[in-house]
Amino acid sequence: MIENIILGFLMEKNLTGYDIKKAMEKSTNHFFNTSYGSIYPALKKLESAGHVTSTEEINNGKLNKIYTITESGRAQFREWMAQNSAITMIRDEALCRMFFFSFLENDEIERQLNTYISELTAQIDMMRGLKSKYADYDIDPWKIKTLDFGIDYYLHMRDSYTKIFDELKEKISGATHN
Amino acid sequence: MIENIILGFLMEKNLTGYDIKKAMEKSTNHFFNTSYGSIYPALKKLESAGHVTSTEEINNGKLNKIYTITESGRAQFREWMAQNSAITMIRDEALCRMFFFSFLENDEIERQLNTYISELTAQIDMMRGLKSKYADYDIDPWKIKTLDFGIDYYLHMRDSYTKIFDELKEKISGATHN
DNA sequence: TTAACCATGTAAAGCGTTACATGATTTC
DNA sequence: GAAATCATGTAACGCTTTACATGGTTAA
Repeated sequence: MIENIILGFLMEKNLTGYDIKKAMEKSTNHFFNTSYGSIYPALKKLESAGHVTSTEEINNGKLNKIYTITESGRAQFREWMAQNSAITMIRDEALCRMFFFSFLENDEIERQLNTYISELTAQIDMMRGLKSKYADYDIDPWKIKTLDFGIDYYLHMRDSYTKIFDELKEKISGATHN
Repeated sequence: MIENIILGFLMEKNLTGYDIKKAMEKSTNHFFNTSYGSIYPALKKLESAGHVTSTEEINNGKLNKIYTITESGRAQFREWMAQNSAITMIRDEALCRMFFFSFLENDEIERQLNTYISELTAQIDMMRGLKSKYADYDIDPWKIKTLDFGIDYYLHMRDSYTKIFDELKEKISGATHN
C-alpha cells in the first residue's frame, strides 16, 4: 500500500522522502498518512526493486536524496491502480465503546457523545479550511473530490452521532417526566 | 484495544476464546473483528495481568477453557470505557485509488466505481439481513444501534460513490455530445 | 541564541494476520 | 466416510509507530 502511494506521488514529479511526507500532509492526510519511519525504508525497498532511482544533491548545505520513478515503477503503479478495492471495515473507536454503552451511566454517555461530536466538528472545519485554500492552485478534480469525500464523510459521522445523542436526550427527558 | 473488547464480552458472561470469536462474528464484525491468533494470546496476557481467570472443563470430549473476568478486569474495562475516543482516519482503499484516478482512463474508473458500489450494496444487504435476525432476541438497544450505524455508514458510502459515478457519466456524455 | 524547520535514517516495540499443527465430535 | 465444526494454541511474517540519533539552516 504505502509503496504504491509513494509511486503515485513520484508519477508527477521527483521528490525526496521529506517532500513525500509533506505532500501527504497537505493532500492525503485525512485518508492516508504515515511516518518517516515508514517512508524511508519503503523508498529503499522500492530502489532495490528497481522501481525508483535516486540522485543526491546538496542544496543550501543540506543533503537532498531525490527519487525518480522508473519504467518498472510506473508499470507497478499502473498494475496496482487497475486492481479492485476491497471494502474497508469501519474500526471506529467510538463505535467500539458504543457497543458497550449499557455499562455506562446516561450522563457519561452524553458527555462522551458530546465530546466526540465537537471533535468531528473541528475536523470538518479544518478540512473546509483546507478546501478553500486548495480551490486556487490544485487543479486535479480527483484530488479535490477526495477532500469533498472526506468532508461529507465527517458530516455524515457527525449527523449519525448527533442523532444518537438527540435520541438519548429525548429518552432521558421522557423518563424523568413520567 | 482487543483486550478491552474481550473484557467487554466477559462482563456479560464467562466465555472461551472460541466463544469470544463467534460472539464477535455475530455482533461486532462490521467494526471490529480479529483472529484466534490475536484472541488466545490476548487472553493469556489478560490472565497473567490478573484481569481474568480460567477454568478448564471437558464437554463432549472437548477441552473448554472458560474465562471469567476479575474485579481488576472490571476496573480496567470501566477505565477504558471512561476514556474519550479519538476520531478515526478514513483509510479507505478505494479513496486512495481515487486520489490517483487522473492516471486511469474514464472507462476503467467507471468499471472500478461500479464494482465497488456493487460490493457496498452486498454489504448493506448482508447487514440488513443480520438486523432482521437480531430484532428477535438481542435486546440491548446500544448493540442494535451499532448495527444501524453500520448500515447507515455503508449507505452513505454508496451514495457518495454513486454521486461520483453519476458525475463522471455526465461529464463523459457531455464531452461526447459537443 | 534559541526555537523551528529541513533532512535522513535506524532500532525497538507493538499489533495483527496468515499459516501451521493438532485432534475431537457432529452432521450429511 | 467425508466434511464441517468445535477447540486451542504457536510461529513466522509484515506493517507501522515511536523513539532515538544526527546535523545543518533559517527566522524570531
